[in-house]
Amino acid sequence: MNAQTPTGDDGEPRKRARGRPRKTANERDDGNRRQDLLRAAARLFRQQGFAATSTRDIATAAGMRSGSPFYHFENKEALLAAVMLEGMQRATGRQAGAMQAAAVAGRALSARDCLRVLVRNHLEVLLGAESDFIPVMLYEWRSLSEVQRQAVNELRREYEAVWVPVLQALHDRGELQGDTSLARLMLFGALNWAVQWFEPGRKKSLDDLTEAALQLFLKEQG
Amino acid sequence: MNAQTPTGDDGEPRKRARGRPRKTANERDDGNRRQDLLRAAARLFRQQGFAATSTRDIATAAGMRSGSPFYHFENKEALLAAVMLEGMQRATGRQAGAMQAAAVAGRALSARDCLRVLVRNHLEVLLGAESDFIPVMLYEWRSLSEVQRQAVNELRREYEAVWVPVLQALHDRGELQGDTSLARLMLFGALNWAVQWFEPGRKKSLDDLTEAALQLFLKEQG
DNA sequence: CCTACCGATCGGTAGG
DNA sequence: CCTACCGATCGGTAGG
Repeated sequence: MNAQTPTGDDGEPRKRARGRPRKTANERDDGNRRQDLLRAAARLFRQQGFAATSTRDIATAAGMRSGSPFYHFENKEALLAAVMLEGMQRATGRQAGAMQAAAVAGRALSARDCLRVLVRNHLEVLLGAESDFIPVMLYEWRSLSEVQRQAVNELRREYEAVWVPVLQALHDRGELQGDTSLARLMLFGALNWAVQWFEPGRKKSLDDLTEAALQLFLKEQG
Repeated sequence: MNAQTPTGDDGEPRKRARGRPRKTANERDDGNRRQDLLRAAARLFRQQGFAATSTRDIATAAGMRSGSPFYHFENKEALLAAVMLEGMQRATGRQAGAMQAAAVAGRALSARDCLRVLVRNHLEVLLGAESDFIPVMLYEWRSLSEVQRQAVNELRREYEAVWVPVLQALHDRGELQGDTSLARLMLFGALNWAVQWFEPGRKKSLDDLTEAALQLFLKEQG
């Protein structure tokens, strides 16, 4: 009954009778399935947490069988690390792009405008569409091994390093008071905490949050 | 070999030969063991997360066998809820005490001083000694059922309600700008995030953090 | 990437 | 509160 002739999409007989039909050359070998796994894992890790999510859940969400994720990732922990690294790479890329675009549009961006761009981009990465990766990184890092944690922290330092001169400039102009290092930590806290309460499309927009943060943290607004 | 005479601490023969010796009347029936379980659970839930902590871990940490926690709590989730409710009750009690003490010491506390008291108390509850309960509540609430979540949120609203008039007063005086509701969320974010980076006894004290927060969020400091 | 499977662990319970 | 236990689930693997 279920003994269909084992042929590929092109009608040629295949060597292996088991498994689902192979994709065409366009769709395979380019890591599509790996990306599907990453996306599914990010979503579930965010919703339920790392420990509460089974690799079977992830496999099902990606349309695979229970053992298949281990073809792409050595173990569950490596999948978590990959989610975080992917998230940080995207975030850093987006951040660099946003800064560059703003610098081109308006000549000689003020420190205040720089911070606005950074905050707005951070909120987008954190709360925008397709953004499960960074919340997972923020809230599940204790599930990583020490080695993987260091790799993630490397990218995180890189991401945060962009903020340092901006905050320093604001401090020099008297627009930001107190220890800039503590200010950075508290600013990130204020923003990252939005993961816990922000509801997309309800009352407050990301632009609203951006302006509120600037108004709250900076003095002498122009 | 291990057939010791089954007698209680008073030397009287006991009816049951199994289990460890009963405590004297002073030590039992007052919920000591339950408190031990709560403390152990709070510690482990904070360190490893709820899902990654087994009830066996908790039992061992409290000096019990694997089945014993279920004598005190209906299930693992009820233990989590109890940790959170205990934490919120302590926090609210401490907060009320701190506000009262400050009001008695200095007549007519300024809004700024009120906020200082609230922030300082919040940091103590969050980062001080014996403070695993509130971090667990902040970071593990998604593991609760809807009913339990509502019970916790009730206490949380009560706790946060104390802050509302203080922030409103600061806003009225121009010391706090923008939407006070967003300001409250961002302030809590800035403080709660310290759970992720604060290291007790290293560089920054809780007083340092308190002053930094006030300086960062308030305008026109006196 | 699927099938079939394993050993370990987990939350929870009956009975005392 | 302990003993002894159960069914379910989980991460992971061998072989194709």
